[in-house]
Amino acid sequence: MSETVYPLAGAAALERKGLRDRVYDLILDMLMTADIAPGARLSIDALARDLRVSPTPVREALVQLERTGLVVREALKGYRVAPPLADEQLEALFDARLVLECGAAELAARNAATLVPLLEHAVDEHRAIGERVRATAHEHGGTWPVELLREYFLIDWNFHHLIFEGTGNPFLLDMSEAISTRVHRMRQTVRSGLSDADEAVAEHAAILDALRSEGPEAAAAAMRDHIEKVRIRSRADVASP
Amino acid sequence: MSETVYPLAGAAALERKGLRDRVYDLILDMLMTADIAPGARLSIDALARDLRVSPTPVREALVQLERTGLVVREALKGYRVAPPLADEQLEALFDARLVLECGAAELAARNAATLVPLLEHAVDEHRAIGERVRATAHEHGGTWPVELLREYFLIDWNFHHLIFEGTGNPFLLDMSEAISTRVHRMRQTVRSGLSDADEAVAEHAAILDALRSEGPEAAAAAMRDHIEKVRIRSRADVASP
DNA sequence: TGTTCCAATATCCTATAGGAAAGATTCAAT
DNA sequence: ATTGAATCTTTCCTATAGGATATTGGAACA
Repeated sequence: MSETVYPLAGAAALERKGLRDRVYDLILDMLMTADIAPGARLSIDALARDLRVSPTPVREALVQLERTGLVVREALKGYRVAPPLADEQLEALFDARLVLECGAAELAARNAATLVPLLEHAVDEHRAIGERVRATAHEHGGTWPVELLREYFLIDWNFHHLIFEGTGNPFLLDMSEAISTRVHRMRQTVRSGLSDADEAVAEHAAILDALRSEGPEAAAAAMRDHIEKVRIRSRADVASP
Repeated sequence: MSETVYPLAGAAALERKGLRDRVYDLILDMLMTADIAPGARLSIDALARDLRVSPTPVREALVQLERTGLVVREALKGYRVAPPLADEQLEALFDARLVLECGAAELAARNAATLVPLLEHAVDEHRAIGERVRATAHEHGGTWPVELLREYFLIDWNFHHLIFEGTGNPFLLDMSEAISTRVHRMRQTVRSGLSDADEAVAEHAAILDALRSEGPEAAAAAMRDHIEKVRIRSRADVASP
C-alpha cells in the first residue's frame, strides 16, 4: 500500500484521501480510544448520523475495518464490535507475532545501516516516555490518564513498526497492520504494558544491539526473546485482574 | 474468518451470504480466470450494469478486493487492476512466503497427527493431476487448456493451505489469503508451475515426511527448501519468456 | 507545428428513498 | 402465569438521482 517503504517520508500528508478514508480513521480512533463494549452493535445509519455523512462511506469503512478484525459482520444482521480475544486466541496472536516479527527482524538486518539510527531514536523516545509514566504513577497513584496510555502504546509499537518498514517488504508491512490492530485491542482488555516499561525498553535495546553488531539470526533470537517475555507478562496480567 | 478451522467441513455452504459476497466472488473469479490487462480500469458503474446489481455492493466488494492486492484504488479516480508484480516485488513475495510458511509449518507440526492424512491425500491428488498434465502435454504439444491449469494450481496451493489450516491459528490463516491471491496472480504472468510438477510433488512429499517422522524444525527446513526452489524456477521462467 | 486553454463527457462520490428481513413488544389464549 | 402468535419498530440492503472531479478532445494561438 504505502508507496514509500523506507523511513517516515511523510508523503502521505498531502495525498488525497476520499471521505471513506476519513470515516475509516474516525471509526478506528473511536474503537481504539473509547471504551466500547465488545459485541455492541455498530449501526450504519447511526454512525452516518453521528458523523454527518451518508451511509455509503460508513459502509465502505466498515468493510475495511472488518478485515482488521476489530469489527465482525453477520450478513443481513449488521456489524458488531469484535468480542475480546479469548485466552486461546491470545496465544495464537503471540504465535503469529513470533512467526512474523522474528522473520521481519531477520530480513530487516539486511538494511541495518539505515535502520539502526531510526531504532535508536525510537528506543530513546520509549525510554523517555517510560520515565514520564513512572513519574505520573507517583502523582496519580496507580491510574494513568488515557492520553498518556495512548502515547505510550504508540511509541512502544513504533519500534516494531520500524522493523517491519525496515524489511522493505510491502507484504510483510501489510500483515503487520493486521497484527497491530489486534495488539492494540488486546492492550485495552489486558491492562498491562505500563508497569513493565523498563523491561520492554531493555528488550528493545537488546534487539537493537543485535541488529547493530551481530547477525540476522541474533536479531531474530532477540525478537523471539522479547515477544516470549511479553507473552509471559500478559499471561500474568490476565490471571490477576 | 472461517469458523471451522480444521478440515474442509463445508459448513460454509448454507451460511447466509449477502449480495456483497456474491459480487466479491464473481469479480474475484473474473480477475483470476479472464485475462484482464493490468492497469485496466474497473468502472464501478460498468461492473454494476454487467452484474445487474446496484453500485453499492460492487463498491463494497472492491473495497474488500483492495486489501487482497488484486485491485488498486486512487481516491477520486477509481479502481484499476493491480499492475503485475515487478521483479523486486516478486522477490519480496517469496521472502514473505518464507517467513510465513516456514513458521506455519513449524507450528503445524504440533497437530501433525491430524494433519498428515489430509496432506497425504493432497499429495496424491497433486501427483495424479501432474500425470494428467503430462499426458495432455503430449496431446496438445505445449499448450494446456485453461481449465486444467486452474485445477492444477488449485490442487498445488491446497497443500500449502492445509498447512496454514493445520496451525489452527486464525491470524496466520487470514494472512495466507493475502499471499495466495498474489501467488495465483503471479502464476498468470509467470507461465510456470506445470513443467516442474514432478519436482513440486517431490518437495511437498519431503515436507510431508518431515512432518510425519521428524520434528518441527525439519518441517520448516523442508518448506524453506521448497519455496527457495520455487523461487529459482520462477526466476528462470521470468528470464526466458 | 507544438502548446495551451477550454469545454464536454464519463466517472466517481455522496445523498436520499423505498423494500425486506430480523428483533422486540404486546396481546390473547390455554 | 406462561406460551404463542401477530404486529410494530428498527435496521440493513438495494436502487436511483444529483453534485463534484478527472480525463479527453478540439480549437485557438504563438
